[in-house]
Amino acid sequence: MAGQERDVPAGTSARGEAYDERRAELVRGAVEYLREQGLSRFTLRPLARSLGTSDRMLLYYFANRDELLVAALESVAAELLASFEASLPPAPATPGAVLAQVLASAGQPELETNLRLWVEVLAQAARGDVTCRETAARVLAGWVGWLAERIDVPDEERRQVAASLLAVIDGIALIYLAGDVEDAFSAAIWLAARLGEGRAS
Amino acid sequence: MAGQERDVPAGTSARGEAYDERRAELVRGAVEYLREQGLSRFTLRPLARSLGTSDRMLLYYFANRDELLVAALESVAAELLASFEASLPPAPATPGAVLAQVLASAGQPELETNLRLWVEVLAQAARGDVTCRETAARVLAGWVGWLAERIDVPDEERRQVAASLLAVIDGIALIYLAGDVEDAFSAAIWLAARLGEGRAS
DNA sequence: CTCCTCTTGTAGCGCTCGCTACACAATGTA
DNA sequence: TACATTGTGTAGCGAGCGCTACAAGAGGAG
Repeated sequence: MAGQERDVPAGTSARGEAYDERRAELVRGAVEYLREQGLSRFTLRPLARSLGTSDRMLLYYFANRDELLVAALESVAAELLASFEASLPPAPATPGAVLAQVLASAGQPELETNLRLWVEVLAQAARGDVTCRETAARVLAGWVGWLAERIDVPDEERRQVAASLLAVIDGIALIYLAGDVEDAFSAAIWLAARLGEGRAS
Repeated sequence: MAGQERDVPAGTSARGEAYDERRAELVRGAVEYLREQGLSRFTLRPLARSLGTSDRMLLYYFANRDELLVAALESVAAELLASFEASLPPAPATPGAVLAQVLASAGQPELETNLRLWVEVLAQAARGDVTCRETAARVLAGWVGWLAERIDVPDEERRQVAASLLAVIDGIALIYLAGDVEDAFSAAIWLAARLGEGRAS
């Protein structure tokens, strides 16, 4: 069966450095493809073609389509978390100010692409897809956690207000992507103002 | 080519009453299937099997899969609009009160199923799918219009506040479906309270 | 030089997809 | 009775899907 296993540095597989690098490179390409084409078009042959390789090779580096998809989604999740955190204000602020700060980072070219994919992941998560549910849960929890740290409200309200902010942000994003862009902007402005006034309760 | 056309009552096709009835019945079945299985599993053969017929017959009553899907989505859109309107308060109220009223109608067994499908439609709309974009635009516009009529705010703010409310509702729904249910509820409570206080600007 | 492992191409399997061709029974209608 | 329309089953096409079997080149190790 398996040849004798060599000692390998932690964090790498037992198949050598070049292998791991190639694998990571394929994941990066898969992420890009996933963002451009969406979840429903994430199929091996077109993906491989766009990466300059073959489905055969994808299945050489990944046990099956799902393993590749999971790796790509993990990477997307990390990226979503990072870009979200980067858009948060450095110091605690009112909910409205935090919202304004997050929305101010809109307009980045990559943001819309990421958001589209994110909505698709949420939709599949809502349908019960295990991979998407896990990704969604992890990212949403991370966002709520970060928001909770940055808002200037009493401790006992932190999570509640953070969840509210996240709902508002997601809702605006949804309307921006699928509905009237003007509505999304005006809602963002009104909500930021409304949530910035004074203190709750 | 075609045999001579008979006079037909307005609103029916040129193929007889039984034909129209059967067609409508199939659409109803397709809607149910669509809600249960989702957009991505809306394929002819399994759908036909669940309806006790064959793909051949579906394509007899509908020119192609898309025509059936469009008919089903139209029906779903009408239903979403109707159930949403039913959940609105009869007389104008503060944004928070309207939100509370809408959210109070949660818990209906059909609502969650409808919402799941709705998110899927929004995701595909965000991806550029024409059918879904049209459905989404129509439903979102209808919702904003109704909300605008029911909120007790100055006229010049109506649309802005209505769009904001819709964003909040959609965001809460999203977190409810794909994330932490507790978060969704607590966000709903906080936002309803927050948007109910006093008047904006 | 001879193996042996890693990498890659070719071909194809079994399946599902939307859709179509064709035959045929049933049901009016002339 | 003869014919036309309407509804339905059977079979299959071409394409795409995930995935696999198999052979063979490349390159290092003995």
